[in-house]
Amino acid sequence: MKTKKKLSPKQERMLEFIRGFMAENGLPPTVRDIQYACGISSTSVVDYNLRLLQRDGFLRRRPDVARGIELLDKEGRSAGFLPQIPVMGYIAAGEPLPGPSNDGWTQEPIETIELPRHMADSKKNLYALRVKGTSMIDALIDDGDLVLVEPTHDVRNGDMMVAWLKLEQEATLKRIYREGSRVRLQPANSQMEPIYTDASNLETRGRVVAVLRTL
Amino acid sequence: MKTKKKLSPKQERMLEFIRGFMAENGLPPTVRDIQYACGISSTSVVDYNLRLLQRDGFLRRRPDVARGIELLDKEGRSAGFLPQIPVMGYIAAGEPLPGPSNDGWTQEPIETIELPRHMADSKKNLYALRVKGTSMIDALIDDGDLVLVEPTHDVRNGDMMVAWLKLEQEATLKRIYREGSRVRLQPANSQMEPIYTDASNLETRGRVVAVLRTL
DNA sequence: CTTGCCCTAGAACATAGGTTCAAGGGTGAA
DNA sequence: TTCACCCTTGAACCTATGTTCTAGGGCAAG
Repeated sequence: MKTKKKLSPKQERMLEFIRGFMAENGLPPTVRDIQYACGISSTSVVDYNLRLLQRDGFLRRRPDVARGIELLDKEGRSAGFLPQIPVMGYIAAGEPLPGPSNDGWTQEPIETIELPRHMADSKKNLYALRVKGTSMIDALIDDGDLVLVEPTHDVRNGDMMVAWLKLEQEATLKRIYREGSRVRLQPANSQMEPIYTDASNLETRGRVVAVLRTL
Repeated sequence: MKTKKKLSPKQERMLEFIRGFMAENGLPPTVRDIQYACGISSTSVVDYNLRLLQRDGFLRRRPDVARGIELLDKEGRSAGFLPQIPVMGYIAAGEPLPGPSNDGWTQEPIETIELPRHMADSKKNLYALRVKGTSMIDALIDDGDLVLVEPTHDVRNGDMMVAWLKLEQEATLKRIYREGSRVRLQPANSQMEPIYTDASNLETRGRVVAVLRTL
């Protein structure tokens, strides 16, 4: 996961400038932007080096499109704009979850966040919930945290999930372990006791894939 | 924090397309991209509506620059590319912290991540550390979590900080409370006991501003 | 009806910006 | 020296793309 190839100082500088330009201006630079910023004498030199950078996998260029530079990360994925993730509501044990009904969402997002690319997989239809109260603290999740949920019923043993307990009519975040006909809902903190319930009492609302906390 | 103004269906559609285009392609669309995608008959109609959208604060346009559309969020800030945050190393109690020496960093980042805008403040010179081991679990921080650190010595009571204990030669993440000449380092979990140490034994390495966990 | 306003049409215009070309300098291998 | 290869120059070229113009339709108020 180190540098793929040694770059010339000029190429280093160009990459650095492109990154900065995009972060600052919200769009890729033109060939001439790069030229002036890096003190290069001719657009053809910029073109030449962009060609090399593309050959070595640092970026991709769309032919004939203005500002058609796309930076690639070490894995070769695009490092551009990020998907917008809707925060669909709150989750808190003991309260009804203003969340996914059986057939889908009934509410509008209360806010929208961007997501780090290493967390997001734009294929999956992720959404987020904001945790209300400290009742999930045994799962290392605090009041105000944002949990990222992948809406799926395919939850494996040990996954952190959004569990809906039908009888209790409450939602909670726990790790799940199936044990025959019953289910063990295990807090992340080993000092806390697990909850046992019948499998039929459990409805899987999704799998937690990430937690974001702003202090 | 609701919609600023009612938009025509066409304008809704345009905004939606622009968002999607940027997320998918990593750069803003051209006027004609919008035209074709939204089934609009003329570029001048697109221009007309872009003008209105700009007037109402949904976006900004750079005159005469190709793809010079910049989307704005509800607070009027740019919603473009995100700053790259370096992950400078690991933090784990009991091991030396491969982190900030007194005069700066000695190491290269081990990786780089993007950050959700609501967490990032590009003015601050944030960096990240990856937590090794479960020894911070009492602070709601798990093995593998990423902590975002603002390098500052200005830490207020109650802040979560990167604390360097000189005598013990170890780094830890705790909430800090100054109590006269000594300092109380309080785990986030109230069931755990705090650590007390002399103020002179403590070196402030920075303030934790966020925690990211991928499951 | 007439006026005014908002919006749509289609085309033309102007230039920002990607691409290409012919030529030349530097340097190391043969 | 000569060849080969890498990089630089400066200019020209072409088209992708923002902008502008003229005209007109729909519709509500007066």
